[in-house]
Amino acid sequence: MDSLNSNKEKVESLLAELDHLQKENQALRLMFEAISSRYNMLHQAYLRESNSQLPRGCSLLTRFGLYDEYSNKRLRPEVPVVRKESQVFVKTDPRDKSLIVKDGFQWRKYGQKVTKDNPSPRAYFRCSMASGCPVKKKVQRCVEDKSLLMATYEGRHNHDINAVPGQSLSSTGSSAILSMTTSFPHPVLDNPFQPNLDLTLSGSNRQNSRNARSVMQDYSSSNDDDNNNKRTEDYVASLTRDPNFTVAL
DNA sequence: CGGTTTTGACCGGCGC
DNA sequence: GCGCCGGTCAAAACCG
Repeated sequence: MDSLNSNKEKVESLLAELDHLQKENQALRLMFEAISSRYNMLHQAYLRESNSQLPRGCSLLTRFGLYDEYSNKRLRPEVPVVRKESQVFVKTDPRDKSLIVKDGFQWRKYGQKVTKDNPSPRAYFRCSMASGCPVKKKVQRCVEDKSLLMATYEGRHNHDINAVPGQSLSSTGSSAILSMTTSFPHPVLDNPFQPNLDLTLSGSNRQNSRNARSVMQDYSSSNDDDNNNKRTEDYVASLTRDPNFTVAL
């Protein structure tokens, strides 16, 4: 009789564990689906934005400075085929209508336009931290997800970053970074936040700012172009492996 | 009062 | 040549 009760307890214990694992599996599956879905959405948005920045009539190969696909001729050297741009996605409150992305620099807004492919207005900013700084940025809400601000940076700062204390990469309403992409050909080195990128996170994730910053500095310490894409992937992977890092997908 | 934002006008590139 | 579109200019308004 004792052995019967013992076996019954074991079975109940195993059933409880099975139930727990099933719930965990379900939660993980839902999380994976959500992440996968959001990744696809962002990837498509990125591709659209990238293609929209290309001169019409140019294939993707022309981004690498090779040939014009229609004339089949080598492009003139003075044609700036490769643009030094980087893109940053910032999570924000969709009700917040401002197009402000705090990144440690001072910006002066010089224009705003409603573009054809996105009902949300696009704001144009110039860096005002130093006279003659050529860096510009465009900020627009992501068409698929209005809670995302998409900032496109162009050019290099001709001055050091003297970030205002407390200002980090964030929007006005929220401070969680959703995703960061950088453009061909120097995904890390051309990032305008370098060398003092501060990925300060909100709330309990604040401790990751040190981690993220040190990882980025480690990854940006080399000029090896061939490894930059891998470094970016490893960087993102290192963040997602960290149990304290919350990716707001 | 000086710096910033707003917003309509303007400009240049591109397709038809 | 014309129209469309994205990017920029610049005057007026706004703000600390």
